[in-house]
Amino acid sequence: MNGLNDKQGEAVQCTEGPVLLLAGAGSGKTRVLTHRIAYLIDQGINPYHILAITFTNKAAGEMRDRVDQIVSYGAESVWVSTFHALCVRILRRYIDRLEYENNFTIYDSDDQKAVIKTCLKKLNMDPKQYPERMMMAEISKAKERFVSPQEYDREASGQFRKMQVAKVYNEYQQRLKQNNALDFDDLLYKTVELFQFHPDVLEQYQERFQYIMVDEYQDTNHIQFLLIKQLAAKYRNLCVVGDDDQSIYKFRGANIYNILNFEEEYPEAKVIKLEQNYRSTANILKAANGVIANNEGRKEKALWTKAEEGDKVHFSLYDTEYQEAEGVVKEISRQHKNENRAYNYFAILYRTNAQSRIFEEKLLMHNIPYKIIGGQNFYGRREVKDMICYLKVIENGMDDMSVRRVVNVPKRGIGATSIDKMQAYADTYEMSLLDAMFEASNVPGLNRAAAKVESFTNLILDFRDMLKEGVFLSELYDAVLEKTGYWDELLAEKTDEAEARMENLTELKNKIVKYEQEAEHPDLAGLLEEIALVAEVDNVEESEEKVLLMTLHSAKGLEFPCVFLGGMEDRLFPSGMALNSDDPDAIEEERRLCYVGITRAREQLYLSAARQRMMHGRTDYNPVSRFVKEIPKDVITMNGNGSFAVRRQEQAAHEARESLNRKSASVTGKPYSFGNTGGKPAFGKEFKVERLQIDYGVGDRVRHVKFGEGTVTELVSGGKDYEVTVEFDKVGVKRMFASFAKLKKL
DNA sequence: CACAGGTCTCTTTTT
DNA sequence: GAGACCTGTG
Repeated sequence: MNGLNDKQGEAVQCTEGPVLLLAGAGSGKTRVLTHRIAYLIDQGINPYHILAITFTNKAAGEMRDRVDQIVSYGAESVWVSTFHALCVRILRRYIDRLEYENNFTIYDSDDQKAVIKTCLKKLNMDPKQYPERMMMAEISKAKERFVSPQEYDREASGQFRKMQVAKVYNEYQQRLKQNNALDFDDLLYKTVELFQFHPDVLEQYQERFQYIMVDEYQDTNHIQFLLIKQLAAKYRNLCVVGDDDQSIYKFRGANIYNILNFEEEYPEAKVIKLEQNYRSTANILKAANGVIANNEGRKEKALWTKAEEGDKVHFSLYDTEYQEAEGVVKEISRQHKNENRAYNYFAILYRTNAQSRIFEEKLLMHNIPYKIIGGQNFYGRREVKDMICYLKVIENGMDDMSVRRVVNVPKRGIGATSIDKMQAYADTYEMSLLDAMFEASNVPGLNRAAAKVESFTNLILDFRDMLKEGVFLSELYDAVLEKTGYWDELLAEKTDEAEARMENLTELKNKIVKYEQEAEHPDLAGLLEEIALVAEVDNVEESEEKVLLMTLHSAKGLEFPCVFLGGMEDRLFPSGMALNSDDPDAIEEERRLCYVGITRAREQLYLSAARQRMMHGRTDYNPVSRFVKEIPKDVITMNGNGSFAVRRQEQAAHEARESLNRKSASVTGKPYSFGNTGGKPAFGKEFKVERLQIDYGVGDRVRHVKFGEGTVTELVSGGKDYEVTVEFDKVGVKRMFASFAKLKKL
């Protein structure tokens, strides 16, 4: 049916009862899942009863689009989402049953760390002895096992260190609750808890989700397993899709036994294997199979393809990481010029985010457009975080953590001493820090600071009023930037760094506007949610002609015609941690990661390594990765001294010159400036400013990607952009910015 | 109270 | 190489 192979067809039609779909890399599992959804609807199942859980928002979006394409009616009521987004949606509705407020805030790992820090302080524990990182990891692991602070304490009995962790875990959880905040793990934990203690709520969702599909099942952890188990318990129509060879999130608690033992949990399960690869050339697949064959304890499967051999896999060993990056960028440039490859034909993958910098530097020098995914998270940047915390405070006044962060940013003369006094007051009267600030004049010992505090609280009140009056979120954001003086302060600085920060703030505004355009019911909570849950990889537009750079982990689920895999050295990949570990599975997980990397490539695969590399401020000399040696000799070409292509001398001369340039460039510090390339580092900024041109006017018929067709009713020029009002046939009147709406004239 | 400059440590992957 | 923390100065 529909061009599916036998196995795929079987998987599609096997709709009742539990199904385990073992789908090798590139075997068309997304295709199967979407067709399965279509088939279910075709069989008369109400789309409202279908739930599909994916690993990333991007995967969710893609599935949504594909389902929309093949299903004529009702596709939109299929619930396609990530685990976390699903939980947020459930909790927004019912978390009051667990005595949280429904407008809870989601804490990211920075916030978590700050909370842990205060906990340690309160408990008089030495952060040197109990590092925050370790505490976070322990607490996270406990939550992944669905172990409460009390249970953890019981488990710990007698073990001093664990008992200390238990204390912190307990304190941490109380603080989160006080702040009306949930961390990432809580989203799952609290949902499972909700279902456990409120069977009526669970039943409602069991009735709703009569058909459940879970993608990337090999990367689910125990609590996700529990959640699925709860939801599927009544109808048992559960289809999980995964590949044990692609399990790469053990560090995050992923439990490979979820997939290996699926048949024990669901004895009536039907198991279907998809082993035909439709993605890669035969040589690439051979390389991948050769590597993964070195792992023990995997479900036996043999990925095969009808595709032709294709090019051999290239491997090049360079002297330094700079030469490596230069070699990679040169090859991209050569193919772009000589073979007419668009830049989005290529992806550069690596084990650690730190490796991206040198590639970025070289791409800038060659004026090649690129986009880096992840790394120093955009939302983790100081200025961006500051603005988001303002928004969080506006939304949830119980969020002390965010209040503390912004109360003196920009400087208002409210220092640590004043905050401590107000905190003490808040503790005494059992109120939030912000509420204490509203009563600043009553707080003993504040004196002159009280007036300053009042000016801060007045700002927050003003912002809340604006929100009540129904302003656009982007307008609120502008107001925050302006009224807090944040923007003016940066403006006055007139440094490159301040300018870079302002650009990031503008970028944040763009994201807010975009959210407002695309969300069905945009509101502040929804915006903050999206910021917390949507990873950068989710926003990758295939159509953008840019070289993509990302970690191997981020690349999971994606594919590219040509993949460069850098840093193929022992201690980097596999990581030093894995090599030192006494757990033999650590290396196997790295190997699976390598397998994932190789299988991202459709046509060409370039591996590279450097003899010498600066790591953590030190020059390391590491041997070529063992994984390279595991690739069958007949599918790989080895090149001992740099340069994938031919012109070696020419390149060496060039590199000598550039190494000089680099020295002068690197001392200038963060905001690189390489002449007039027009490129900017980080976050994949646009390389050209697009002139906004619109070819429609009032009265014209237009089409929007999401809202469908409609008529333009108003067009207001606002600076560089236009504000367009469109009356859509299906979704009614929407106001939007022309630059984001991308309306097509009909 | 704010800021600059020094010293220290820990290096992986992320929803 | 980056971030956290401390200390001295204005």
